[in-house]
Order: sequence, then C-alpha cells, then structure tokens
Amino acid sequence: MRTLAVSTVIFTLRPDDSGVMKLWLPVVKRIRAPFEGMWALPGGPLREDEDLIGACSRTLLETTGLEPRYLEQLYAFGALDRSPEGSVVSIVYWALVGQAETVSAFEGENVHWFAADDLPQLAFDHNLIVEYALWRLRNKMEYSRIAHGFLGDTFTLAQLREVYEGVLGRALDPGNFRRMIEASGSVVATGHRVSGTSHRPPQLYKYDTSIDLTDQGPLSAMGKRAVLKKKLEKTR
Amino acid sequence: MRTLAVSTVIFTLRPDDSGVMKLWLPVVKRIRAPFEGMWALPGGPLREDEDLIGACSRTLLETTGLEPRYLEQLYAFGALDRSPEGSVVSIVYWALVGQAETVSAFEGENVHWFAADDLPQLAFDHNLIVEYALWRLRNKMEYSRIAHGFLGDTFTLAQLREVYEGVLGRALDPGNFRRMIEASGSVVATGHRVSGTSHRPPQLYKYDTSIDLTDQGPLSAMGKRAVLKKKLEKTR
DNA sequence: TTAGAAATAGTCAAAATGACACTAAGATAA
DNA sequence: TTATCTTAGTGTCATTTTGACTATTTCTAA
Repeated sequence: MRTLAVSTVIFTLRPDDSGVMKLWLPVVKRIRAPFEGMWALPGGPLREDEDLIGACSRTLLETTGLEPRYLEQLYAFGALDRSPEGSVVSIVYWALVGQAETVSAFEGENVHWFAADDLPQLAFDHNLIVEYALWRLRNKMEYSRIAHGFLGDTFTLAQLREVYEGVLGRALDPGNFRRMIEASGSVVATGHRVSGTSHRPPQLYKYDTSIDLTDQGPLSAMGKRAVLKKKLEKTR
Repeated sequence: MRTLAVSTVIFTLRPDDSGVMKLWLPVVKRIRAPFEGMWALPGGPLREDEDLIGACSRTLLETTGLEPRYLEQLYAFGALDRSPEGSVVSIVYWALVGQAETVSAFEGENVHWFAADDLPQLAFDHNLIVEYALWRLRNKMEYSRIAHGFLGDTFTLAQLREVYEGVLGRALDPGNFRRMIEASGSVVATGHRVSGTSHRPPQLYKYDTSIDLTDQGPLSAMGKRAVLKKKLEKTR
C-alpha cells in the first residue's frame, strides 16, 4: 500500500512592487526528510477518519492558518519517482482566497508567500503542480465565475477587472469588460457607490448568489449548490 | 491508511436499435463483497510498484481486454461513505475507444456493455462517477479534439460529425460543421475517397498528428506531446 | 473654476454563428 | 439511357459577438 496525502495550491492576488496585480501563493518549510528545509505546498497525510477535502482543509488550517471559501480538486499525482523515500500518491486541491482572508494567515519562519511567477525550487514535483494549477486557474477564468473567489462580498467592476487582468496577465478594455460581465448576469448592482475616489464614484456590485461560483457538473451534487453555466468570454 | 484503487470509465460510440449513435460503456460483475454480483466500473487496487495510469491500463486489460489509446484522469473520489466496508479512495480515469478496438474486448458473463443513458444500478458511487465522466466528455468535446478518440486513422467528415452528434446528443448542420472543422485545422484530407456509397463519394481525412489530441496543459510534459490549443465551437 | 481620472454609455467595423439554398457526383430504379 | 435519390461539398445572408474606440458623466483636488 502506498502513502496517501493531500496538498493544496492556494492563490491570492496582491500588487507587486510596481503596483501590478500578481498571483501569490503560500508554501511551508519542510521539517523532515525528504526535502527537509525546502519549501513545499501545504498538506499532509490523510487520516483514517477524514475525507479528501476534509484533510485538505485541516492541513491547510494547521500549516498556514488559511480557510479558503473555494476549494476544488486539481489532480492526483502518483508517479513512482515523485519521492525519493517511499512512494506517495498526492491528491492536490487548489483554492482562491481574497486579500482580506490572508490577514489571518501565518507568516514567518515556516510559511512564506511567493509570487507565482517567481517561485524557488520546491520539494517533490510541486513546481509542476503549481504550473498545472496556474494553467487550470487561467483556463477556468475564461468560462466560469471563479474570479469572485478573490474578492469580498461587494466590489466594483474595476476591482473585478483587476482580478481578471492579474490572472490572465493582460489588460482588458473597461467598456468591453463591463459589457461582458453585465451580459453574463453573474453580478447585481447593490445601489451603493464607493465615495472618496478622485473620480466618478463607481457602483458596488455583489454576486448573484442564485448562481453557483463553480462549475463542476454532477459533482456539485456532492454537497454543493446547483449549477448554471454561463460563458464569460475574453475581452479585447 | 486507506485503500487506494483505480477505476476507469471507457466510452465507445455504437448505434442503438433505431440507428442513432449513442455512448456505451463496459462494466464488470463484482465477484466479492461489498456489492457482490452487481455491475461496477472496471478497476482494482493499486499495486506497490505501479503508478496510477499503469494500474488503470493493467486492470482495464485484465478485466475487459481493452487497451484504449486515450486515457485521462477524471477525479479522485474519497468520501468516507463510498464503501460499506472500509473506506476506499478511488482514482478514476476515463477513456475513449473506437468501435474497431472493442472487438478484442471480453464480453459475457462478467463483462457487459450498457448504453450510457440506460445504466443499471452500479456498485459504490459508480453511477455518479459515470455521470461526471459524461459531463466531462461532453464539455471537452466542445473545446478539444477528443472526438478523434472514437475513430480510426482515417474518417469522413460525416463520421466525425456523427461522433459529435452522438456525444452532444443533437444534430449538427453538415455545412457549418465542415466549416468549423476546416477552420480548426485539426484534420487534413488524405486525397482518397470512399467508394461504394449510393451518393457522391466522401473524402477521407486524417488527424493532423502535429497537434496533440488532448489538452492537459503542463501535464502534457508528463510523457506526452506538445499542446496546441484550438477552439472547436458549436454548430447550429 | 478647472484639470484630471476613472465610470459609464455609445458607435462601428470585423469576425463568428446559424439557417438554409444550391450544385456535384455517385448508385439505382424506371 | 435517363430520371431520381442521397449525401458531399460550396455559397449566401442576416444576426450576434467581438474588439477598438469615442464621448459623456461625476467625482476630487488644485
């Protein structure tokens, strides 16, 4: 029998030194062999009495202090040469957290956040895993509503656009972006506006909660809400 | 430690009684508890010395005699209540086979093919798994080139269209379908034609093998060829 | 009061889509 | 030999979607 473990790739958006929104993710320092001392994705072995996603949440909270609202399975990695000592099958999940949620996160000696495009060498095949998670995130961005996973309850369309720009890595036309989002029907105006800006005050929007954030097909039946598929297409 | 197993959902296309192309899949009879005597997805426990996809191919060959060209990971199922006896984490793969490849398949007492929309009650959560696999297949059909997984080396555009129609469950306009496929550049004409039909002889096409069948992003690096993403949009 | 800045609305041409008509080329029936 | 049937393959056209831009609105700060 092989060891079974879970790991999680958690992304957040945060401006870099030059103010551009970029993806960041936390890694934890390994405290035992193999790869002792190296950075690795948060995770740990599966316990007897917990299911996969439960193990994910638990290890995530224990190692990083994070409790993401959005947690989705990414892939099961089970190559024989993944680990130099004994072979491990890792079920990897990925998650998004808003900046507000990251304040409760541990930060220090054993947890560190890196920009996704500037990662050090990680333990095991974790660099490949992050690459794949990034690919999935960018892909999913184009046809689902996961962007909201990075934001709070209310947000301006400019903030939502910044999320898309940060994840996709390119600028989007504000007018066209607004047209697309409005056509998708995924957000509703709250009627409130943000004041204090040095320009016309933007309207605050919130998610249309009658629509599910994710799109997992029949798996949504596994403890999730109903699904309404709605394509969000590219702008510019 | 939990038991770790693999299972596979293998689809093929086959005309039903009324001649309409439909999806079919093989299930095997369980020969031990739990669910003894019920139909279940082919699979089995993971051995010490094999990786996930290896275990998949092996159990598939052992139980059904099938060797699909296309095999992709679907999902890892690990709910605690999946099995009444001990808890099992199943890594499920899905595959496509052409009708030609199914001739080598076992058929009889212990293996049976069912139409995907007319399945009996299966063991464990296998009905849910099949539903999810179907959803993934239909989804993937719209943006990748997996349709070719159902066909032989050469095929007419009408045959390719029948695959799309069978999977998506609706009729497509032949003219628009041709336009879409040609625009995608995924097939090349062989110059040969099919004769003996009671109408104008159709041209035979083959895949453009410089393009990968699947689209798994960075995972393609794990022993697969390069990827070229090309959108195949809906017709009619 | 005015300049600046982003929010928001509107315009326009190009591209994509869906519906459908039309011609081509074989087999087969009359 | 010719008419007919059937699907292959081509072409057209209106509608919708997209991307690039322009114009207007409504704030703050100077």
